[in-house]
Amino acid sequence: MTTGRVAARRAATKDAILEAAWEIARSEGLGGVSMRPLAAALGMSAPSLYEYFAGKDAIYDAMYVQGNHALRERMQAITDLDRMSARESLVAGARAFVEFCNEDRARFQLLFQHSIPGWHPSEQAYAVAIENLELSRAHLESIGITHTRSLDLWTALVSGLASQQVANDPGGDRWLRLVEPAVDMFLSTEGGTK
Amino acid sequence: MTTGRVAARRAATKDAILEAAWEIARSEGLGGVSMRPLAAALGMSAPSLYEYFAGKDAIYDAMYVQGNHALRERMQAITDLDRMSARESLVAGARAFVEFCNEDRARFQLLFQHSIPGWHPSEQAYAVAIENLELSRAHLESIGITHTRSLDLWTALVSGLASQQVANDPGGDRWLRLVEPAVDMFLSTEGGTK
DNA sequence: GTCTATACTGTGATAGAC
DNA sequence: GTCTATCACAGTATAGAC
Repeated sequence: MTTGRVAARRAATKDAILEAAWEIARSEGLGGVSMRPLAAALGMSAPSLYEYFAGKDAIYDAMYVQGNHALRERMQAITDLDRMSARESLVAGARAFVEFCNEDRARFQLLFQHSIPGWHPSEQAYAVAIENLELSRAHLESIGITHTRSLDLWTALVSGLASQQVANDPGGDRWLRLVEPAVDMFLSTEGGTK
Repeated sequence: MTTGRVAARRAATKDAILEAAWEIARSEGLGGVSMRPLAAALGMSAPSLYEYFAGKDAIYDAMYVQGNHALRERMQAITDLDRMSARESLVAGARAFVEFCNEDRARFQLLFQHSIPGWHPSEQAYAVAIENLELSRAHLESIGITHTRSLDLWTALVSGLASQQVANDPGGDRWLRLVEPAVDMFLSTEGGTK
């Protein structure tokens, strides 16, 4: 990697494009990102965007990676997990996840609902999402929950809370408040110890 | 309502359009429904579609209503609910729902993920969905679960199972098999009786 | 009433001049 | 690298034949 002045400038422009794309996605909807207005927001012409991204799908792909990186940072920020009880760490993790989803509907749709017709994350982009999933698997393992069935039930429960929250009370806390009861319910049958 | 021969023919054509639209949605994806190929599949020209539907959104709207009607019929078909225990009826209801979602990804996306950019169900169409929700609320009420919190937790749990199943193991049973454990988990803290 | 023909606008993407 | 011009396709509107 040379990372000279040219490459740095190029990376800065790519970041600016993605930032503008997020802004449009939040105000117009995820599917409302179109190349010409996106370019106009940056004072450039639409074809110039293709100098930085191979196409619209590549832009979604980069946004997908950014979103997953943001999620990882958020989840890692609450990792005083070692000093917490199993229940406390599950509550903290689930709450952080639901809050993350609830902050930005467009981001939630891109990351978890694959809401763009015909678009799928590339293999490398998807790998970042898998890493995140692996982190939460490791978290559950650390508190003694290792069975695939238990992990699947946990992901269903947490993703269900998040999707209901985002879809039916965006920005509110109607399902966010259910994180604690949900964790207690989950632990009551998983027999969580520690 | 006259419902003469003309009106009947008209209704039959509308049904044919919707059927063709479902077929395209299942093979090309929900967002892959476009007017010209849709018309071609029926041996007509694209503008002719506008004789039957105000536009593409109106077609999605009618599909949304059809999907919700299908869901209602499915859920009502298993309503020997009175003769079941609370646990049995919850298992039957949740299993029927997850199976329904798992049968047709395009239908699931249309009904529950609002996956079409810029499209929202009309008020009348949404009312049909609300009726379905009301049916399951009544079901839970009949077995003594009345609190909003409990209902919200139930919808999160069941919709989470369905979305994980559809997204990560479409057509399979990885999360479908978790319906029974999920119901037991739910009842263990709701203290379901009867 | 229902169709075909045509055209307008917006989309993602490309070619080639500078 | 960035532009203008352009293409193929989308949804949609209108005109008018039958």
